[in-house]
Amino acid sequence: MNTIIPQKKRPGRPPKQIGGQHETRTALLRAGVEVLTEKGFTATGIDEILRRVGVPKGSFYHYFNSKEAFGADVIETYARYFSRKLDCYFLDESFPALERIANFIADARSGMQRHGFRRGCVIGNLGQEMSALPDAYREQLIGVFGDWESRLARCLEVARAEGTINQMSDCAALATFFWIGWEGAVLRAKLELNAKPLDIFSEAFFAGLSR
Amino acid sequence: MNTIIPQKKRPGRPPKQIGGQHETRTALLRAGVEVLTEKGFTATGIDEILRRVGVPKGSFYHYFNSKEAFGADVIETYARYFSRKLDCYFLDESFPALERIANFIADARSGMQRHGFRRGCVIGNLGQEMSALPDAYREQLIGVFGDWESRLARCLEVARAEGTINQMSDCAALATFFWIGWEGAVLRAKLELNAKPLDIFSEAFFAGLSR
DNA sequence: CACAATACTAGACCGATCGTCTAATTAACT
DNA sequence: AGTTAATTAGACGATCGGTCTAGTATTGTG
Repeated sequence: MNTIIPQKKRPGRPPKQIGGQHETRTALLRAGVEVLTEKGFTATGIDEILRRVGVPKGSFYHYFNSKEAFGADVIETYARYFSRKLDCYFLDESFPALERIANFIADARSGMQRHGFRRGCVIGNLGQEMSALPDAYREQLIGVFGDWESRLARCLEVARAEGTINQMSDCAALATFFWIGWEGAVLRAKLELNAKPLDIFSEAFFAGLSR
Repeated sequence: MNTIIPQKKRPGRPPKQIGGQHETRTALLRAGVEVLTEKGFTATGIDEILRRVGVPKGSFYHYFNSKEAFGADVIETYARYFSRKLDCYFLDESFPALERIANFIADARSGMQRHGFRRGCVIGNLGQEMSALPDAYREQLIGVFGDWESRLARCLEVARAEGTINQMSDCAALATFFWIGWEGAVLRAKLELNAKPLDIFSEAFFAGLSR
């Protein structure tokens, strides 16, 4: 698909660059996000990521102390990427709040479709694997969900203010519910290789809002 | 916890027993269900299961052709166990249909609690890992979800007949929605090590039914 | 009651993977 | 010019997962 820069790197200290430093490190993290999105942490070997980026092991352990440290960085990278995406949708004032959410869902849906439903969500994947993962990841993952939750909750509060959802709604609880169900839907879509689970869940979610 | 019979087995053909044949095989499958419920397929090594049961590797490959074949059997074992459990609740005529569902949820909830929220659902775990798993599992897992879905749908139809849910409800769709969200809730409960995700989801699900 | 067939255990073996470590290479700094 | 910093190169050992061959005890048969 995209990816893969099998370009051999010369050894030795690289010339000082003004802008893009740490290209290799960035490339490793990017590849890490892609692979962990697809296969999770345990099933992924360092070598696979290395091969993808065209980098030998020496470089990897120059930039990261261990696979565990690498994983933590991948989580952070993904979380940053994702919360930017959420803001991009949830704060877009050119749409009413509920449509912003629908737009996010549509984007995520088409993203999964574009990758043949092989890629899911790094956070969901690692959450599922948690019992076989470094325990330090737990708080990190919980934190990411918390972040997503509060961003969505704020958007739902806007919807409540706009009067498009029930005035009595507990936006925080609704947001929690959304991400719980969404992860389930992503998992199921990956399993069945189609978008129906996403559609069924989001339809039910929106139906619940107007109640 | 429970488990572990480190009792050394003597080699050679065992004396003919009348009742419990294939004890070892059964023990391996039982251990497999336990471990896969907790850690999934990829993160689990054969050795771990072997150690748990107190059986050497040779025995394993006597009973199963490969880890893949073993996994398929574990899925089947778990599916059988689970659909019996579902029937036990969903067909219990001493309760109205909606309460039967609530009873199932309560049981699953307390089961997770009893195991410190370390154990989730074999089918959900393997579904998440699917991209790193033998492709043959896909249809098997989809089939299991289909089975659960139809059992729940039937129960919801009883509820509709009883008038406790909206007459216009699409019971099949509701059942699909339930299992999507339920798996998400289990995953989240495992991550956060508490029952809140289960409660939030089930509350929202029941709220949606009366709409 | 010999002796083959059967049922199962024992653990050696190979390959893969993880993480480390030394050497090599090149640019920057002084 | 010489030293230090940054990075690549990839061999290496330890560990572990999965497979397979050999061995041992019991059953069944003529």
